[in-house]
Amino acid sequence: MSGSCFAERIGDHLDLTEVEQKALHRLEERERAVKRGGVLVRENDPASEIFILRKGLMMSYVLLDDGSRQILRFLFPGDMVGAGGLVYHEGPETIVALADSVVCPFDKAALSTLMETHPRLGAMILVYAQIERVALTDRLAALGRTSAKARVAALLLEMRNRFRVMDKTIRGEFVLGLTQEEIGDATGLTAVHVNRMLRQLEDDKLISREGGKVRIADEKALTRAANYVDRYENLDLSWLPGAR
Amino acid sequence: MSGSCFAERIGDHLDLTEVEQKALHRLEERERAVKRGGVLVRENDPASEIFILRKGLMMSYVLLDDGSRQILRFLFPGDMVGAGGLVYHEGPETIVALADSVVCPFDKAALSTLMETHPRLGAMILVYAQIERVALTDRLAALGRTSAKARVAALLLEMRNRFRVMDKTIRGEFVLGLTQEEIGDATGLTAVHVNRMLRQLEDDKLISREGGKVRIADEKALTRAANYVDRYENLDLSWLPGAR
DNA sequence: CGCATCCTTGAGTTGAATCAAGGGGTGTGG
DNA sequence: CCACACCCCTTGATTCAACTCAAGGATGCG
Repeated sequence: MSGSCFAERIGDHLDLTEVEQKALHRLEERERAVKRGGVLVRENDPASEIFILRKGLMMSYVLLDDGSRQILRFLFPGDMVGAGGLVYHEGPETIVALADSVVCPFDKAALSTLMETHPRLGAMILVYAQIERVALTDRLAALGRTSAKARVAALLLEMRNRFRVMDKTIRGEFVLGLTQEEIGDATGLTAVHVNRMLRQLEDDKLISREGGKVRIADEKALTRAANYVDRYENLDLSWLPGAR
Repeated sequence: MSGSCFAERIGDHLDLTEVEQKALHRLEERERAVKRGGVLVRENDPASEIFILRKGLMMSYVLLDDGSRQILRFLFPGDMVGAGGLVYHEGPETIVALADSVVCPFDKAALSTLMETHPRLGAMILVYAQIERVALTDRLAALGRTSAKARVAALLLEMRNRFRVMDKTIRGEFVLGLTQEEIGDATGLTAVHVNRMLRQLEDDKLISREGGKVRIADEKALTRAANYVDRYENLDLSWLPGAR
């Protein structure tokens, strides 16, 4: 087992030196368990820590005045969690566990030190921030300009792809692990309408469902319906500084 | 006149050393003019350069299959432009000038060097990436969960605040400089409906309009209607590494 | 077994889109 | 210097995608 989840993630793209590995390991010295449903950071609470998600599944969301919820992002092992809090005194979003999870907390100063001593790792953190930014713009375009069906289709594809990073054996079929209400809050729809869209996708033979499992039956057609691009692919990292 | 627009922006938060100023100046050695309507980067074209916007106003957007457009962001002097292209071979979004503009292009390697030699500046670039990320999540929540009126109100407030960073004299009244179609493409609405929402805001005495100028008549009420937070305020930068 | 949570489907409503028509300003070429 | 074209704004009428409300059904848990 590797010392660092984040190192493993970065390692997909880069050959890390031993010193770098050790530096990343230091970010994950401490561990904290979060039970399913547990809150890691609450919106508008002081945010002095950042986390690496080591195990489990989490999500971040904001609540609006009228009580409605917008899910911003689902978080997978190796993701940096709560980075929004990096630049503010209070966390801009709530982070909760969707499954029993383990996170590694570290404080802002540790990140600062890392960037000072390992510019290449600092650059990689910037890279991930950009990937997430672009993924967010994709979702923005989806909410602003695409149909309910397309948004649900895109969510299914994204979740499948992100699960697959951890478990290479996943192909068409996977456990989504979200309620239809959660899908709705992520896609800007109501739970009822999500249900209808799933049914439509099923009737159109793009997916099939049974017992909590979703199977992507016609990936080409689904991708076309979804307008989906995997932003974790085809990176250009040729410009990164050398290792230190 | 300062040597660097970006340095000026950062200087609002930080006392830059002379070496740092010089390093930032180097990013803006070259200049390129872009006429109103001119395209700086086209989606899916090779993206080897990044830019600092020095003068003018630009926007970034994506086009969907059905020809509809989602405006992702408006860009103001001092903003880093095209950073999405940093991590991909092709630009993920199109960038065009809304007014005659001047940008300073530099390549990815220059950013890499900057991060290596000036970790604090690298950290500031990460800070701005995070600010934009959080601002994007605000807009995501707006598109997913708020009414047309709230979205238009939020856009007006955001544009006013960002113009004000450059021109401190701006208070309630300012030139928006966007067509209603552009407002619609930014907020996920049609131009027709944007028009109706502007009229409503006017009828409700939250704003007034004449001759291309918008006046925010009741800022409190507009902010309440918009659910808007200025993400460029109240930063926590206490954790930044020391200058080099 | 009983309660809670989630899923499903139907019926009716509504916020925003679409379709349509006209008005005002501006730039340009005859 | 006028006339035409173009672009943008405005408003009304109609349509439609997604929401709300409502009622059951399935599943799982204490």
